[in-house]
Amino acid sequence: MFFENLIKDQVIVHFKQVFDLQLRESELSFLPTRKEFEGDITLVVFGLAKIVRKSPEETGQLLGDALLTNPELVTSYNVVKGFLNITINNKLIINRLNNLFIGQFGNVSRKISLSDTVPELPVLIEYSSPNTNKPLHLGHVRNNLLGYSISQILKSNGSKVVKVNIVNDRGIHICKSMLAWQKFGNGETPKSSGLKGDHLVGKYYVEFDRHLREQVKELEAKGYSKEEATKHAGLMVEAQQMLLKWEAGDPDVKALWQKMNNWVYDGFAVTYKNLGVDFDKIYYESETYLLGKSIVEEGLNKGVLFKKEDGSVWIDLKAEGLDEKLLLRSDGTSVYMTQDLGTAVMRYSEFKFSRLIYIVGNEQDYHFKVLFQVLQKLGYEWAKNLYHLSYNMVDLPSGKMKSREGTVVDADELVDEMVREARKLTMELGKLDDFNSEEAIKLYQMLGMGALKYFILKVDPEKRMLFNPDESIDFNGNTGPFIQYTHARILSVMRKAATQSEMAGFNSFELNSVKDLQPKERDLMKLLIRFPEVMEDAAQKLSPAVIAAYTYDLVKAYNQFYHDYAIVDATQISTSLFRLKLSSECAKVINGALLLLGIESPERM
RNA sequence: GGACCUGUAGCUCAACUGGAUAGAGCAUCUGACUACGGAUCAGAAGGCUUGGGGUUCGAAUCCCUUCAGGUCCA
Repeated sequence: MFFENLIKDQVIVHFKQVFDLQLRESELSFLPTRKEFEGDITLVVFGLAKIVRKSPEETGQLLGDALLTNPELVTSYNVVKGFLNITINNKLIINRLNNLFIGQFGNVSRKISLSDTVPELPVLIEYSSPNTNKPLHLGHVRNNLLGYSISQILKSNGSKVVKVNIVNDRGIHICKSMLAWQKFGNGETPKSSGLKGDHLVGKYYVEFDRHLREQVKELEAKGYSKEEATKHAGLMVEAQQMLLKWEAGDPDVKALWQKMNNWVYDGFAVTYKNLGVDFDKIYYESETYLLGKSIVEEGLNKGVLFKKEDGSVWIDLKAEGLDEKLLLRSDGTSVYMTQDLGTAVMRYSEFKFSRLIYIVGNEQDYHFKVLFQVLQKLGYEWAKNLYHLSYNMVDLPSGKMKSREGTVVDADELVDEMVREARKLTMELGKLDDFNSEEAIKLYQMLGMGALKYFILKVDPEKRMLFNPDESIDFNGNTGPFIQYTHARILSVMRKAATQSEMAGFNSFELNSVKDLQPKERDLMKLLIRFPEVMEDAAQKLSPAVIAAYTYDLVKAYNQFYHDYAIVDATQISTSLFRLKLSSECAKVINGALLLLGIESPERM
């Protein structure tokens, strides 16, 4: 909180003078002052009152009076119940803002791209993690946006970030789409069908299921139970055989697998580009799935793991409040947990990361709890640096945009819909003359994506959320486009001002010359000052939502300020330099904040 | 059956991790435009924070319990 440290020291000093008692920092609790009250920062004095055995009001008064002996820091105070509201000297706020002007703000965007100069150990962020048998869906969208935004936030706070993706490119589900394509595909390719590669493969995954259901139905008619029928259906048997061939390295199967996976990767590349996300390193499960067995072996030797009669390997986590967990099947094949153990160990030896953050849905909460426990028990002390960032599902208002299957919302369709919607709305508002120019198309892209990203990121990841495309793309309210609009308007004001001759001296202008601050100016400045702390806060909590909330507050404060003060014409400009300066810094901060969310800000719209 | 997550205005979300009268937006209603980007601004209305108990100066937040939704484990 702004000036918390300065105030803290003073409170401790004065507390000793007044009450002759030594206070520890941890005994002080500060809040930003609520806007209904006068002041900048509030000290909660209930606890202190208890220590000195006086009423909260009296304690507050005594401390407040003592602080007033330091007028360079504190100009006034008031006490309400047990709350001591302190008003900071304007000069300090102005100084702080001036420092930020020349320091941090101008570099917000540049700082983000300069992470490679940081010497520390890297933070690994694993996100996206798709399967190669179907296209990305709405769930992946939340995952990707969270992963990318958190990477940006950590980078801007000076961490070296390595974005990694692990692609699930092997297993029975992959064989299913391969088999279906072989049987029913007639050699169809992305080129011949005009389908995006991942969608083409996804189509055959669905196709497999359809044919399988038919076969199962036939077998059920012959008296098989559903389970048995599924097990013995011809297609299922063939898929199993294909998997065995794949694992044995059969050249034909491998070639087909290569070909179809490449189609999918081409498709994913397009989706990732649209979402604006990228990776520093991509892992493939086909290359990592055998890792981990030796780690299990090691665990057995150490006596951390145990073997059941059938030969399967388990860990007992009952003492930790969990259950027994399977780590290796009786036939010696690995399960997900086995390979995740292997991948984690491999990554540590590769990167010596200071943290590894997994961005994975909350249906795997249990899985990660176990994974971390197992690594801990195996004696890897870096296991404490692993973190599972869990997020909940995204729902849609019923009906809309659902595919034929009724449940899956395709990421590409969603992106298209958002961009179309942005175009439609912009046209209705009639702001652009040329709706099809390259610039306009780029703008629709930015607005549609801005709407989508902001709407998803502003919600606490833990919470199940409802994504409403119409609401998200509103140009008013707490939405991406509204923030983008405000930013563009500031730039427009600046451009206009730049054409005026009085602009000379703007760049060297300092706020010190301004004596009195209007309330709205002060509000805005306080918000601007907070930005670095908000970034830190967001990095600590790994929460883009913190950035979103702050940005919206800032935009609102700016709009109120703008409405009253932002008069920029030739006659008034000499008195408006201060306001222009504030506007300009606002634009920088908003732009910086949007970058942290992975959102682009159009220069005009 | 056991474990975990969620429940806040009609709707979508906040609430700085225990602080003041629980805040925004959308929707609804009332007001404000001849120059500035009105894609705006000002205001009203809307709440027993699922229900019940506890902890204390103080609870949406912590503990117990009830109900509802969701997920995981075999």
